Amino acid sequence: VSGTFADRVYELVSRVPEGKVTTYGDIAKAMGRPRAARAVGAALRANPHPIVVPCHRAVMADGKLGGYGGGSGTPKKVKLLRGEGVAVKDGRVDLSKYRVRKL
DNA sequence: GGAACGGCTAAGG
DNA sequence: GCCTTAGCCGTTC
Repeated sequence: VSGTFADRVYELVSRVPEGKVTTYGDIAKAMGRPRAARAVGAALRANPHPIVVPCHRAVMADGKLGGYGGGSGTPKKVKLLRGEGVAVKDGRVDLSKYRVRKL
């Protein structure tokens, strides 16, 4: 309701249930832009609300956390996910177990 | 208005 | 399992 694509991303990501994660491609797909996974990343990268928008719940299509604040923040992402109940393994999570099936 | 960048994805080696 | 190449999209300078 905002207007920009990024805003929509924040909305969906903030809607992700706790203890679960989603992929960039899924978010993009959920908004009608399955090819805009990158755009989603670009949006989250500019994430003006790092707390309202649990960008740490956004992982790669393979379950890899991807990045987070540049790289040094990635470990923090793992910590956050673990704190929510998501078992992160080597910077990766079991999408088949934590990936949100539907937003 | 145009160019460059980025937290991607899929496929191949 | 990891790295490379090619394609797509939106934001930002």
